[in-house]
Amino acid sequence: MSTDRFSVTLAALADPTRRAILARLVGGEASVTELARPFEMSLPAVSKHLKVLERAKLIARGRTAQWRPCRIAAGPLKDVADWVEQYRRFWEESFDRLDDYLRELKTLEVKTLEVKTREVKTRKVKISALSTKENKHGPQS
Amino acid sequence: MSTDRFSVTLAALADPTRRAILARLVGGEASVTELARPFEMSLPAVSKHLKVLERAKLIARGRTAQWRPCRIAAGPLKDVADWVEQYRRFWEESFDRLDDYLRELKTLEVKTLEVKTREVKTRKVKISALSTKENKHGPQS
DNA sequence: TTTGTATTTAACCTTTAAGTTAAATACTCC
DNA sequence: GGAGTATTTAACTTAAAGGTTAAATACAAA
Repeated sequence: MSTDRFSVTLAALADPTRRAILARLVGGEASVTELARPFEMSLPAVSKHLKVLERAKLIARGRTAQWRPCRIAAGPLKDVADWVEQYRRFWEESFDRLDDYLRELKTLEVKTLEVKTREVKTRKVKISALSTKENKHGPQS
Repeated sequence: MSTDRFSVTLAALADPTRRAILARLVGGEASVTELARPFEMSLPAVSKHLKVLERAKLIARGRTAQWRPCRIAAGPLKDVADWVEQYRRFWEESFDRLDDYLRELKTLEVKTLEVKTREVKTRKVKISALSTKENKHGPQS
């Protein structure tokens, strides 16, 4: 596995057990035993998964008596969001020659629209920031 | 490595060579030899990386004489964007104890607000869909 | 200080990732 | 069909991921 920060982040996420653990932590702190319960694997195996997440700084850990509670620490997920965002146009548009041309045109339109929508977009941001618990479907997969 | 679709996607991305190849393909189709040029590794090594990307459906390949041109096929990147989006609030808020308390309060407020803001939220979605090209910086890393 | 509970570490196994070099394939063109 | 170019496959190596069980560690409480 590559050792650069971003590769470490993605490699940590490239495992369904670890993603399930992150999803569980959305509901709040949990102990190793609690986190392990849904899985069929041994406790040491889960402990290793937690170490991978911890090294990727996707979780942080506390200490209370013999418990080492985990909580989500999603900083690196922002890197993922920022990185993938750069490719948005590749999944939002089809990519043959005609579309290349249409894409150029659209770009101009959007730049014009941006000015008009600034006010609405600002309001959007505030609402997003408030509605932190509105998510019906919690993170999954 | 896990074999579920999403894990395969993330594992393919968890390598700087493969991300560099994707970034290169933003500039358009390229042959294996062209893609290999920037790297110090052998051609078969690059060929293997391409196979990983292909299996993850992050690239598609053509055939012209002895060339097997690659082009980006970013469909799975949308899955990444959608998945990570679920965690946005975790990097947009700080997460110490006080915030835990404030978040609880906000949750109540938001539930009330949701009714009133339904109209505005719908409009928000439309605007997001329009502003796909507002991205200044091209892909990197 | 012993006991009980939570968690990690050690030692090991099996599979796979990622690279190598050398040989095979797939084409084009003469 | 032989030569030249692009790419893949084969065979091999090394290192690491992800799991196991058994033992060690850390702490609370009796």
